Amino acid sequence: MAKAESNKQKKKEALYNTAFELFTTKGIHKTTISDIVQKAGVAKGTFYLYFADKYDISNKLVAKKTSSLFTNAVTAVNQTDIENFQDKFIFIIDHIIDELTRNKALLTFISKNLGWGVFKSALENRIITEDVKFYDMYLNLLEEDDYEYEEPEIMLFTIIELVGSSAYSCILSNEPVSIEEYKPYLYRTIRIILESHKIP
Amino acid sequence: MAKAESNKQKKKEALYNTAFELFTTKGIHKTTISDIVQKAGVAKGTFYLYFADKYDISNKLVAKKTSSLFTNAVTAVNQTDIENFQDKFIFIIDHIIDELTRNKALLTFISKNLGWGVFKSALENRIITEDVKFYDMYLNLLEEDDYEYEEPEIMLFTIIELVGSSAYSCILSNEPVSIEEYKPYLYRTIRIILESHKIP
Amino acid sequence: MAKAESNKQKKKEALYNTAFELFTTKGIHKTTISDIVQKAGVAKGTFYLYFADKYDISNKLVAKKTSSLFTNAVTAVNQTDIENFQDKFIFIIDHIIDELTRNKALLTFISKNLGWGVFKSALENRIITEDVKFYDMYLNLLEEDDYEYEEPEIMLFTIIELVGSSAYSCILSNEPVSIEEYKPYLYRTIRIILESHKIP
Amino acid sequence: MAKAESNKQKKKEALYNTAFELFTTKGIHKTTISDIVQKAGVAKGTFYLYFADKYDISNKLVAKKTSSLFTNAVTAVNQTDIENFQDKFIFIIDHIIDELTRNKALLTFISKNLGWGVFKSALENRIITEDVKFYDMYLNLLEEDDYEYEEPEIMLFTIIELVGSSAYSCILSNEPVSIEEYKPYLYRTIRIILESHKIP
DNA sequence: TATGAATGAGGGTTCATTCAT
DNA sequence: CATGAATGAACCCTCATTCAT
Repeated sequence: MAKAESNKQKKKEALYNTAFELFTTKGIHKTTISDIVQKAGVAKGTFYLYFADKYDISNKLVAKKTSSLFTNAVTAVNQTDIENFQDKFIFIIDHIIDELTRNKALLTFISKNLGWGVFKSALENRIITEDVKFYDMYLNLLEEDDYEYEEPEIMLFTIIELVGSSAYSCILSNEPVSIEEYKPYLYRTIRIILESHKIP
Repeated sequence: MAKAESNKQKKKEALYNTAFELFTTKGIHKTTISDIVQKAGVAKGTFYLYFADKYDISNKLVAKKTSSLFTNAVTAVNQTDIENFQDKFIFIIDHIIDELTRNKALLTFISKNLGWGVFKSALENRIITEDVKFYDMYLNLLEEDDYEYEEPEIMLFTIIELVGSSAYSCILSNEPVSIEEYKPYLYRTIRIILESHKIP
Repeated sequence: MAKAESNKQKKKEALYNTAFELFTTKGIHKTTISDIVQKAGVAKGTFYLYFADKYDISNKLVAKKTSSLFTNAVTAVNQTDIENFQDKFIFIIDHIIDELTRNKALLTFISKNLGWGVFKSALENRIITEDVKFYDMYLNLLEEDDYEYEEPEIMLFTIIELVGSSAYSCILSNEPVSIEEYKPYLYRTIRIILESHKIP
Repeated sequence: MAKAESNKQKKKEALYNTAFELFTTKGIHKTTISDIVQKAGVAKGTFYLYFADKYDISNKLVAKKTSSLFTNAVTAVNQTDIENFQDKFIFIIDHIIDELTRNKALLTFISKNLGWGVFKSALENRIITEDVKFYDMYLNLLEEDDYEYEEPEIMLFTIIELVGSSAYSCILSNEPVSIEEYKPYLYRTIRIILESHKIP
């Protein structure tokens, strides 16, 4: 029956939300399953109906959150009339950085997971039910551009690692400068990296 | 008495070594204090004579290991007759990457701690008893160069974050390519970042 | 409606069969009700429609299995033309031992329950719907014999305990010898016990 | 230091005694580790200092108790001036039965473990620090006798299984008769079993 | 009848920390 | 200084049982 099914989803969602909140405030290791279920208002056993353990729900959360981060950015860029490849690319990066700046808990949580590993799996698997394949989209954008680029994967890797790592520091600790102050340098660096991969 | 003192140091050193070995093999959270003291051959109580808890010894280990990583690189570059700033800079990066490639456990351990936070404290405090101040040295090198650079701190930050993050992925998982394959691209990118900060 | 009734019986039978299989493979204490219902393909609640708990179904299974063990043996002896009391008695014992040898899981399950307690209740109640009363049959056989025996109950008790206990060890662990090797000694011992109870 | 050592043994002994008491009153499965440590007056962790789990302490208890059961019987027979093999044998059986009759909890606990498995290991290993090897002693007694016996191991096995199994029923449930009533029949049966193994 | 999601008490186990020796 | 037995709070996880559908 639909009622039971929706109730089921409601509990699962409550567990997701509570776990995310606790993981981002207390940290994963200091968060206990008892904490989660108590705050979510369900019984302990219910947790184990849906998740194997604390790390299971954590991994699923990272996947969910990262997926929507990228999906939102792509959706946004498609609603603009930006034509140029480099501009689109910078727009997506900027969109993600802004979302992480507004949502520091999210940044802390997926933190350095926003590295190549997660990105790679995001571009190969359709996370959850999202249907955007980022890497495909990235390659399409490249092809549409007037220029050719050598080693597109290495180029993307270099930029993703640079952005992920530096944004973490600037957003969370304003070190060495705030993210707003850093952005001009970051985007300039990204552009010259892109340029350096152009095949003349 | 010197003998007692050395015996004391021996136990402390045994704890450091064992903790490092266990942290890098089992991970910090799965390593217990019982594990450490048992493998180190000292009593449980002895651990608490030297360290407050597991995280205390872990932090001290990160500082120790990171410090010698940089010290070794600087010592090595000073034994060469490289004159040029950019070449010295690349040499230091290369030296650190090679050491981390040989010692993957060390890389895993200090892993993403090799970000700006640790680096910053390394350039402001003399870690342990090491007397090289990296940032001072970096500024000196810059001044000796024929060119002037805008925002030296942001420039350094950008490069350190890029190197730390990408080396982690290439060395530990060969993704997207091995570190040896990646080096040419990495060093080319570093050079253009340096160039882009040059004041004409 | 007959169909509903048979469906009901089918579920109950599925629970019996699955429980027996799990009890004999994993042991009673490591078998959970979840295990049983899952493997039987019925819902958790359904279990409680037919049985009070795990021990209820276990007891009913022991009774069922023991009952058919004896019933089969008696049916078999009646199909032979053995006339003599002692020979009939040995035949029944032998038949039971052979069935337990072929079906070690059954032996493990009813194991030492095949002692006087279960036997006694088997001879006083008609287990389930079986209509053979073993003790009555035993007494009838005795009366038909040419000799009289003192204390028939103690005699039967002694033999049942000896057989149950020694067969368990020989069949399941071949200790101190296999059941086939032990049989000659066992049957010789049974015969002299019978002889020793004869009233001259 | 001796003080700490004796304190250690005191806690271990308290755990043994409490566990035995609870196992024999509530049964093993209904006894929890919490029950044991609470009644023994030690902390939960202390239990795990000495035993792996509930079944570990249970097995060690069975071994301890069974060992002293046999040791006591042998000690007692050696203090008599009984010469004859069969009489010594019956005396030992009788001594054990009497001890189990006085200590029904012990009988329940080691219950059907008093079968060949335990007995066999008792005759091959010196349980704990007891130095009587029952099987050796049994063989010695046999040799001292005026007669020779075929298959001494099977003979012993037959008797041990018969005694263990029937005594359990008679002592604990007086079924089919009390142990005192049963003894004459039991000992008569034992004697004819012994006789039947004599080589003429 | 039949279901199976939800429950939550309570089990086993771990381990950082203490302190008498 | 060094020890390591003892502690016990706190954790994870199980699973028999219920009850709304």
